[in-house]
Parts: sequence; C-alpha cells; structure tokens
Amino acid sequence: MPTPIARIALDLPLPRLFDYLAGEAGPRDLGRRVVVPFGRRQVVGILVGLAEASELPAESLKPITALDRALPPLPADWLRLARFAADYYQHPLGATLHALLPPALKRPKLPRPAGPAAYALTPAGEAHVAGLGPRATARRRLVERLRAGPLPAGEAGPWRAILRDWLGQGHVAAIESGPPPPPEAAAAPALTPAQAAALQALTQAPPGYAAWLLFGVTGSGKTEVYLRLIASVLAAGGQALVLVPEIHLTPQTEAAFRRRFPAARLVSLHSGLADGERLAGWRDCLAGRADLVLGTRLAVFTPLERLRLIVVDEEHDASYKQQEGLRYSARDVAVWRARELGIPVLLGSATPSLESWRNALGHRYRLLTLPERAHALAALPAVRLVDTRTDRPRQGMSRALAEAIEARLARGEQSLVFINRRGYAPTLYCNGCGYVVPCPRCSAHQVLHRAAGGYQLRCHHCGLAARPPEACPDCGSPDLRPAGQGTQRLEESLAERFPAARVLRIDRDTAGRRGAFAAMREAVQGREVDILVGTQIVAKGHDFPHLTLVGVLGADQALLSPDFRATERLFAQLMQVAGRAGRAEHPGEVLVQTAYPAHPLYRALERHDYALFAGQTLRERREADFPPYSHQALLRAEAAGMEAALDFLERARRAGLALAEGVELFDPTPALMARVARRERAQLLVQSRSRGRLQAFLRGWIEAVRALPARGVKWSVDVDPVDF
DNA sequence: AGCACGCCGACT
DNA sequence: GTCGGCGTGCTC
Repeated sequence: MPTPIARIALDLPLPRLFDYLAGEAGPRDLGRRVVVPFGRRQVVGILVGLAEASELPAESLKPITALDRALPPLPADWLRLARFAADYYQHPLGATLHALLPPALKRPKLPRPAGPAAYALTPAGEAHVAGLGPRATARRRLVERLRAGPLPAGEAGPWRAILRDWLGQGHVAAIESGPPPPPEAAAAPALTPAQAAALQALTQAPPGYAAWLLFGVTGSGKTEVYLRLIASVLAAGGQALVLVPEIHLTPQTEAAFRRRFPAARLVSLHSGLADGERLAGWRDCLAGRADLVLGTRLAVFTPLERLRLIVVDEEHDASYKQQEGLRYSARDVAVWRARELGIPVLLGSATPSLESWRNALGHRYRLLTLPERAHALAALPAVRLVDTRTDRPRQGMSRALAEAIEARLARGEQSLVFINRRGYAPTLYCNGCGYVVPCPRCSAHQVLHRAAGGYQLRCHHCGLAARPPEACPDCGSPDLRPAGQGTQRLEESLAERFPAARVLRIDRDTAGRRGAFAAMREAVQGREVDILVGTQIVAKGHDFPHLTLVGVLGADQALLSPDFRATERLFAQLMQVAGRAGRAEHPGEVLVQTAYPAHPLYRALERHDYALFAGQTLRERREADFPPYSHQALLRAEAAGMEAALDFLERARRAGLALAEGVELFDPTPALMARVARRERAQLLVQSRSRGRLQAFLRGWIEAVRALPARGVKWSVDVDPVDF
C-alpha cells in the first residue's frame, strides 16, 4: 500500500487539511467528493492529496466513510482555480471548495442518480389524452401544463406517479437537460463597421491568453460581438462561459442565446435555481455535457475542461463582487482563469470600471471600441441638467421635468422617473424639534413605507419594521412629517399630478416576487404603462422602445458620499439609465435634477463622454493614491461593542507592523455603517502600490491574526474591497 | 463551524 | 439539590 493517507479538505474556517486512511482511494480519485467521520458527525470533504505518511500516528486516523465515484472527479485545473481563489482572498481551502460546490453536494447523502430534467408530451401521448374522460382532472391539468412547454422535474412533484406511468407507456418523453432546441437558429444581424472591426481583431489575434475590453455605449451591439465570437468557439468544439451581473437579466439573455445557438447545450447557472436544477446544470458541466454556460458571478467557477472563451458582460457591475464568505471578484477571477488556461477573456461595458480602463490605457488589456448605436436611427439621448436652485422641485419634481412628462403623455410616449430610494420617504421628521426616527439597532434612519393602507417604518439595513410613533419621542410634538422622496411617494404624487396616466413602480419591493419582474417588463413593452418609477433595478439592460424620457432625482446624494467609489458608480448608473431613453425610432431626452450642474461628472454625462469622466477621476485617484493606483485589503471586525472591535483591530495592526514591507497599515476606524442589527463594526485598511507585496504581507499577517484571541469578535478579510 | 466538556445562578 | 448559561478547545 504505497499511499495509504488521504488528505481531505473540509468545510471549516481552518486553513489546513485533515488526514484519513485512504482505503481503496487512489490517484484517480483526486478531486473526488468523500464523506468522512469528523468528531461525532459525518461531513463532506474533497480529496485533494495522497501521502505516504501522516504527521499523526496511524492509529489515530479514521477511514473514509464513502467515496463518490458517481461524479467525475473535479479536474486539476479547477482545483488550481479554487486554490488560487483561496490564497488570493485569504479564505481557507476547504471552505473555498465548499463555497464553489452546488449546495446539493455539500450534504453527506450522495445524490441519487439524476432523473430526467424535464418531461414533454409525445405524439402518442396526444392521442392517448384525447381519449381521457372528463373526470380525470389531475391528468387533464398535467396535459395542460405539458402543452405549455416541457415540464421541469422540479415542478413535476404532484404528478410524479402519473408521469412514471406515462413514461413507461411512451406518452411522455424524458428530456435530459433543458427544453428541446427550436428547429432553426435565429439569423445573425449584419454587423456595423465597428462591430466587424472588433470581431476581426478578436478572431485574428494569435491563440492564447488575451484580455479584451469591449467598450461600447448602450445599444452599440456588444452582445452581437459576444455571439459571433461564441459561435466560432462552439464551431471549434470549445466551451464558452458568459457571465452576466444579475439574475433579473439571465432569462432574457438565456432566451437570446438559445435562439441563436439552438443546437448548443446551454447551461444556465444563477441563484434563482432550485438546488436540484443547479446540481443538474453543474453536473452537465463537470461531465463535459455543456457547450455554453451562462451565469451570474458564481458561474465563473464552473468546471469546464474545454473552456476556450470567457465573456464578462457589464464588467463594471458591483454584483460581481461577493460581499461575504469568500469575497471574490468574479471579473478578476475570470481574468486569472483565462490567463491560466491560455484563452481569451472579453470584458464588456459602456462604463468600464476604472481598474479595467486603466489596464486598457496601459495596454494590459486590449481596447475595442464600439462608438455608435447599432440601430442607426437611435441617436444618443440629449442630457439636460435641471438646476434645482432655480427650478425648485415640488414633491421632488422640478417644473422642467413635470412639463417634459406632460409632453410625453400628450404624444403617447413613455417616461421613466429614476430615484435610488425605495419606500415612501427616506425619513420621518419632527417639525417641532428636527428629530428623525432612527433604527434602534443600526446607525441609520428608519425609512417610511406605505404598507397595507397605513404607514410603516423600516430599516433598510437590518429589516426591522415598526409602527410610526404618534408623536415625537423626543419633544412630544404630534407634527411628524415624511421628509424627502422615495419611489412610493413619487408614484403617488405622479398619479395625483397626472390623473390620466398609468403609473407603474418597479423596485425591490415590487419586483421581488418571482416572475413579477418579467410581467412588469411586458407591461411596459406592451404600452400598458405611461410613467415608470423605479430604482436602479430598471436601469439595467431592458429594451423599452416607447420610452423617450428619463428623469433622474436625487443623484446629488452620491456626490456627498464618503466612499471614493460613489461617483464612479453614479456615473455608470446615470449612463445606464440614460441609455433607456430613445432606443428605437424616437430620440430620447434625459433630465437630471441637480444643485451642482457645473460638477465635472454631470458635464461629462451631458457629453456622453465616459473617457472624459474616467480621465478626471483617474487623476484624482492617482493624487490620492487610491485604487487602481494602489491595492487595498480590509480587515473587518464586528462585536457587541465598538471598543472590542477596535481593540481587536489594534492588536491585529500591531501584529502586522513587523511584516509590513512596502505596505501601509492605517488605524482601525468604525465602519461607515458603524452599527447594524446591534453589532458594532470596525475596519482596518491596508494598502500597497504593489499587489505582490500586499499579497505577501497578507499571507503572513492573516496567519498571525488567526492566532490572536478574538473573544466575541467576528472578523473577516476583504481583498480588493469595493464597499466601505 | 459544530459539539463537547466545564464551572456558577434560578428552579422542579 | 439539579438544569443551563456560554467560555475554550478539539476535530484527522
């Protein structure tokens, strides 16, 4: 027995492996899932190494309970990817591996061999059901459901017995994965000259790693470039991985990809999937049964052995950064993975992150530009700044905006009013003493919501909901008033001001339910709505052809934020929401209400000039030594009291001083949101000009921090943080 | 992370 | 006199 020891990665917050007696496990089982005894329970682990001997005496080792050979082992390149993520983001390997596995595989019970993914009615089945009696209600309902399209296994529960029966009789057919392909591929539209040039550069580049930044305004046709490039990858038998920011966008994108590549085996991976669906898709990838993978950030870790292209759409989007546990940036991991595999990665955006923009300027990324809108008639919308110092808003709305909406209503066109605040009003304010109702558990104000006839105060950080007080808790005055505008209040005042208009609100509160979002999109596209009110949820990638006006409220807020990335996010958001106006035959107009119309950000926005904005902002960042000119990591700590959190960070800082070479350690400070749900939060920033030095420092430092007593303090590391 | 063992307050 | 609070220590 040459290699009797199996080294297993377990889902623990400890950066080490555990040794077990390998039993029959051998080299061909590296990367396989195992179940092992751990303490008094059975847990899932991944076999990541084999050894001749253990540091522990053999008699204290336990044997592996079960070895899962039903799944192919995780490939070596995937394990390297996971190791990189664990090292780079300072997360234990076992915890990292488990974070990347579909939830169904984290349970010790080995999953049953997958049944069919979906069911469809066969011609024989049609004939059979024609003869069904009127009393066979369950069967009739099943038939109705099947006629509407293939029935996914996840929804088949109530009909399981009938389906088993019909499957045996050939009345239904099992579909292994996904719906059946439509007979013909959608035709590819003709390329604009800019698209053709970009595609030529991409396809004529020598094989191997290259990072491309596809810079193109909304509507310039980035997707068509992705599709053409993917087509060439698929034609050569390769796999392509496409990342998109949000789950709301995946169904649309998925439908477009399916129409274009009906014969390709497409797997869609996002957090909206049930465990079973996610497992089935992931498994298809692992087994090589997928050609095209479309997904949100976690999909960057999908095991794919023939991967030849990664696309990151809207690469600047904040949702690519995971904000807990393994705090990875899917965009950065995508670039690393592409380099490791020697394949191209294509990052697309109308407003690239300043990190990517600088990489393009410095020729680490190759820049491809799509300057005009693909739809020749759709000119860029005119951006007008409405000076709220002279045109004072009433109920949030300036006269200029109200008149512009009026004009759209008269022409039968649609308007969108964009405001990044949910609820009725951001605060409830006492007109007697100026008191503003705070959240008792967080360092934030409670937000007034309109709920079921009455009002409710809610905290957007901890979710606490309360009845609004009758009188001011501070001075007793009964004169409490909503202050400021939220989407609900705007919806209400728009309905009052334009009684004939049909107003629809879209924000997290109305779009939360499954399918609600798609229904709203259809209502807008079907012209059942005149005025749309919404938060950034409406800003993203939806085509509303009859929308010709976008009004923006409350944008100035971001200019006052202490987060140095707030302006970058605002500019991207405004460019994106401006892109909603005038996509078809009608020219669009964007009105931005601001008290600072001379601000350089708005000046750049007026000219649709991303490069101008990026240049200005990069200059500021360079002067302040901020990213992308420096690299940062944040040690976050939370505790019942701020003192304990700060004290822990101070001890951590001292532990790091001796190791810090070319790395700056700042003083611990309370976090911007200092208190959430009765937990006090603090952070310590470390920064370096050199990513390598920062990484070298973190390796030693985090090890030292782990050894620190942290009584009552929960801490975590955030490498390349984007939120402070 | 679990889950034990291990010493000090309000209850059958 | 016990049930139970969560402090610290270990899991191959």
